[in-house]
Amino acid sequence: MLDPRFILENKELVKQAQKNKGQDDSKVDKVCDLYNRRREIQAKLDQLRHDLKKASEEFAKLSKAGGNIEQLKSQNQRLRDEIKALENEHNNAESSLDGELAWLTNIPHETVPIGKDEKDNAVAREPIKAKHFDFKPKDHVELGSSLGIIDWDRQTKLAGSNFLILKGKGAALERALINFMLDFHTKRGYTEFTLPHIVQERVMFNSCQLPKFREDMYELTRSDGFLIPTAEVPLVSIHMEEILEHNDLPKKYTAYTPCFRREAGSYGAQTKGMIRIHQFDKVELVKITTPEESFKELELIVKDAEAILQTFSIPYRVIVLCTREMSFASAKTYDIELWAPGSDRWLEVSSCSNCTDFQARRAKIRFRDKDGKVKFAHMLNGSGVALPRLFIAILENYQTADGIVHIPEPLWEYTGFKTIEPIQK
RNA sequence: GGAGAGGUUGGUGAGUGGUUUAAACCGGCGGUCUCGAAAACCGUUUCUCGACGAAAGUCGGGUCGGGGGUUCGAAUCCCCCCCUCUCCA
Repeated sequence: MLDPRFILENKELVKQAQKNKGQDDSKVDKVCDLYNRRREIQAKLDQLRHDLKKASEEFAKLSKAGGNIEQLKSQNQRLRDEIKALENEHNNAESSLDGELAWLTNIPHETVPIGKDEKDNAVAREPIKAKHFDFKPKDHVELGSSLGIIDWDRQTKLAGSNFLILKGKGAALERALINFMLDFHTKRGYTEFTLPHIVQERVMFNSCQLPKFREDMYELTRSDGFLIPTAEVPLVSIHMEEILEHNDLPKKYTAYTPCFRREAGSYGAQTKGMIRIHQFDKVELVKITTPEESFKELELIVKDAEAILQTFSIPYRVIVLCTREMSFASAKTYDIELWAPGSDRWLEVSSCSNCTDFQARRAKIRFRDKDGKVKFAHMLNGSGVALPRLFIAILENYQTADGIVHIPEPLWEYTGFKTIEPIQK
């Protein structure tokens, strides 16, 4: 959520930001009108309430002194009715204002390239280059079958299309990766959480999945709530409605959760495989920090996610997303893409965003600065990292010509095995 | 699911319709004293919206779990909802 006062004072800048992020900029004028209207009503309302307050005190004195209270009473009744009518108007103006504000996207940082699609993204760096294979590397679909670790045939029986069943060493590898990453991040100063996988509507709103992306969420029908599309959602709202102390910042949180996404409208894009599925595992990183530190912390959170790929020597690159590719709440986003040689494509495994005060304003997460002033905190999130694609990268990058996949050494103590061999036919 | 008790400011906790301000204590912050500290004493300390102001600030409104209602006037009375605790199934 943007600050309406800021919008009023920077109308053109906010409009340009909406356009750059591919949003409707006509809402900016609406917000300004509603905000002005609300303030106007409030000025009147404050005055009337003040009058009634004074008159009621007068009433108490007069009544005690045994004076004639009838005239004052009816005068106060009129005042009260007027106040109630005005309160109604005020509430209407305010909820319209909030309604419109919820559809305005965050303002991109000045270092973000302005652009329409992924062609306008910028490659920031490519620290680990793809290695050369002496044979034609298989993709993960083929490897999953030949190694007997992914059950492509039975998955639709349980939940329909685009779900995943891992088995044997595949399931164990998934579990090992989760544990490895959680240990990895907690050693680097993150605090681990386990979290509800169902959250209330307000929590979805805080991290900005709502109102815009309701269609992408699994919404419960027998109770209120949504399945989380990422651990970011509950992590962002942990400190909802709290005022933190500046010397407790930054807060660095990590959590593993499954992520549930309907992926509405993306059917057919990629049916076979585990690149886009409705439920996947992810280890997430969230930071709460100050406005002064947040862009520095963004660079650090990217480094934390990158460190995972470096540990496994997986080829990857870091991308700066252009304005329209960024998520709704983000002011600046880096994507990390790893190279999958068998699939012959880059795959996004992490998206690291500085959401500045955009989510904090919705969730009312604030902090007290050195001078005792209460300010909105800055929130960051990043995947550290998403599992199916890391799983793919390990299979495809660590395969040998004889069809064996070698487990990267740092994982050995987590998997308890060093290779996955093809099943006998 | 049922019965009861609760939810007040950073914490504890008083406050059953009206004295201009929601006590008091603890904690925090600032000060006096001190070489320094402790103790003591004095002051200060919810959050928020608006007006004016460059700012510090000044003035006004709201805020006692949330939302409605009654009343000239509500932390206090009534209704709905949420949450916590105890007991029962």
